[in-house]
Amino acid sequence: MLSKKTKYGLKALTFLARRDVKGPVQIAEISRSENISQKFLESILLTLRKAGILGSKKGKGGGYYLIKDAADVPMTDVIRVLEGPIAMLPCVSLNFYEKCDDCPDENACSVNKLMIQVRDSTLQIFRHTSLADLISE
Amino acid sequence: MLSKKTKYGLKALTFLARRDVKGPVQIAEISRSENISQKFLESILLTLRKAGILGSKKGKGGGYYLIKDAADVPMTDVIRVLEGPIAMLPCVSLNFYEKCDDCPDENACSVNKLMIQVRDSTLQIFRHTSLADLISE
DNA sequence: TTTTTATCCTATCAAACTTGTAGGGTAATA
DNA sequence: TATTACCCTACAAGTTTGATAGGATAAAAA
Repeated sequence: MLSKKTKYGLKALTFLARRDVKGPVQIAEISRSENISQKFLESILLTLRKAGILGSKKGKGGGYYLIKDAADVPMTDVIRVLEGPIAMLPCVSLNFYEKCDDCPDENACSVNKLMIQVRDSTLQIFRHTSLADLISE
Repeated sequence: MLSKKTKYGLKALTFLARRDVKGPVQIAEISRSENISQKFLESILLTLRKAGILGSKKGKGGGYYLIKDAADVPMTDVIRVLEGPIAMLPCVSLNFYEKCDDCPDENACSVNKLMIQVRDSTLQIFRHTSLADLISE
């Protein structure tokens, strides 16, 4: 299940991407428009800024803004930053690999093979979907 | 992330499916072979039995056994019983649908559309993979 | 009939994670 | 210098997860 953190993050990003004017947008405005708890959203946007997806400006007239063109923000990046691994098992994750305690031989594990398939088909979608695709749909 | 419950359940099912002799197998044996806590596995197998995927026999010589041919046990069934929804969002789930609190209009939600794609591609795999496919791989 | 075996079932529990809140610190602008 | 709005840490309630305890029940064997 996708966490609310990720869902809210995606909604905030699409909100920013949809704006024609490219100035900074305050947390309060996004929070109001998208029905997201302001304080929770604050921490999410902070995470996205630290990941290099958003930029921010302090003080009056400040806020958050997209640092790149929406077409250059693939879903893989956003999901990995907010949700973590895309794979359904640590032993199948490309970016967050971890060995399973219970598996003596990963290559002999049938669950492993199944989850590699799922990972690949999900990756296929996330790699070919950018923030720009999200708003144009 | 796939829960250990689901992972253990799948490993137990493949263990049963791989056996040539079709008699009941005791929890203790599966637990030993697959490195799964016996008591935890007990509750998992019980769930699978109640879902009509496994049968059981009490007393000496008892245990669990597959109730159908492994080829007739699709991953969709197993995953839904053990893990719950296959979709990453409740508002996108076919079997466990729920409306999102924060979305006024589901059809206008870009996250919704993205997750429908992911759901469909994952479903595609689970629908076309049976327990028999799992052991033959 | 009694004992043994192995599933059945409920309750419980610690640890981890999620969602959200509180409160002050910091930098930019007016 | 005051105000604004992001920055950052800590924390807390609620839920989920993974696992354990302990006995009830049914079947087979002694």
